[in-house]
Amino acid sequence: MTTEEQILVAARKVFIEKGFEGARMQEIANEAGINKALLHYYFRTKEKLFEQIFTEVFQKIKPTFSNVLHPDPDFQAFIQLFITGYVNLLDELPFFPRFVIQELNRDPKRFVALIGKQEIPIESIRQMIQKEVDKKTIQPIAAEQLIINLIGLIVFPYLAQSLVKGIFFNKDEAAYQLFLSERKQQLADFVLNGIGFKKAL
Amino acid sequence: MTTEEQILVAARKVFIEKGFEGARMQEIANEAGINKALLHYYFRTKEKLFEQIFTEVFQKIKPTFSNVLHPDPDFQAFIQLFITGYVNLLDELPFFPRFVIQELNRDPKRFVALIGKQEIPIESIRQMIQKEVDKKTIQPIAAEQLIINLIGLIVFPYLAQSLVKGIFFNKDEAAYQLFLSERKQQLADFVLNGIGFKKAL
DNA sequence: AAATGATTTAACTATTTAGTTAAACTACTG
DNA sequence: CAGTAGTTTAACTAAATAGTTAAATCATTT
Repeated sequence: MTTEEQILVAARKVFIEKGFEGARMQEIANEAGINKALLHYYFRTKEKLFEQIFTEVFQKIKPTFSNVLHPDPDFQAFIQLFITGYVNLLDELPFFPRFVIQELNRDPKRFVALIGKQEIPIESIRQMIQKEVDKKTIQPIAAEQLIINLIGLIVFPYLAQSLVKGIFFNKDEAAYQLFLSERKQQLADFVLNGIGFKKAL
Repeated sequence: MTTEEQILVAARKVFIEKGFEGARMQEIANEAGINKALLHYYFRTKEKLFEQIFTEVFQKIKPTFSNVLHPDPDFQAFIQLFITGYVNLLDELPFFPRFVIQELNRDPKRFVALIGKQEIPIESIRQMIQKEVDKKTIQPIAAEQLIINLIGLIVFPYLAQSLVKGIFFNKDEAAYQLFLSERKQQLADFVLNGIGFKKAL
């Protein structure tokens, strides 16, 4: 691993744990096993380093997102793929939701401006839902509500990770992981039932 | 409103917006319409002031929480009351979820230790669920999964408030509020359907 | 009017932290 | 061997910020 990569890994870890404000350049340097001078030699400022982490993380999640939000003529498949796609991403980047909420909070305008560009194909999702409603395979629901339901259900255990782990599972990591994998299997059914999905005859 | 109250209101606002690290004593003083010297005259340190806000907020939500988590022989009523109770609380303290996640993130151990004392009556909730499963009025689900589903669904739109508002509703506050109130009406049905709830015959 | 507590002003200290600099050192490369 | 990029060391600057202090002012009460 090159020094630059070491720095990026370390920075990602620290920025995610502490947020931009709470992160210390010294701590990032320590975490990367180098000194502060070298850290500034590679990334001139904290801002620049953060910027890089930020765009890197979003580059990484972008394909999953557009993939997962892509309407599917098979509604059941859409829900299932949305959930598995998103959950698999979080297996790899479990810190992602926390990172988003933290940065969203710190500077909402900047964040929304940045993310707002990744358009959500809300209109085609609405049409997909409408088709199902017409076929009477689901009950009517606003596309926004459905998306928020999905994301909330998927993302919340990661946001509240330490709380869930601490309160429900007495800090037992294995038990928490089991909880997550059970969730992965149950969520699609929960959501499909939630909107009264019945396969067309 | 006394000066002390003005300070507390201001501090709450700033701490919630910026987190402990991001909050500035000067900003709190400005927000309260006083100067920094007087701020320190009332609350000696930033820590002490924060501590006060923190415990105040949790005193406020405590009764709702124990109320809402209290199992009910009528399962449907339990779900409905959980949701309405929690949502009504959030009407008043919409910042609460953000505050929790932020502080949880900053110092997980301290936070879990503090909150962990408010025991969740997980065993009696499990029994309540089991009774329904035996009656075949719902499908089996782990108590933890149900609680996380509920809280995730309720809380997420508040956590991602600016994102939801910005992306879905083009920053239109009224549209966002409408979205929230629609949610309030739909959530219980969504959850009850989600676990296949059917009234006993 | 005198006293007292609340508040302001403004200057100050101490500490933390981002960022800089220069000199020395290491390891590889031509 | 000389040069070069990467790295360390250590001391430094500049800025931000929590917290202090003393003197002056204002408002209320006795």
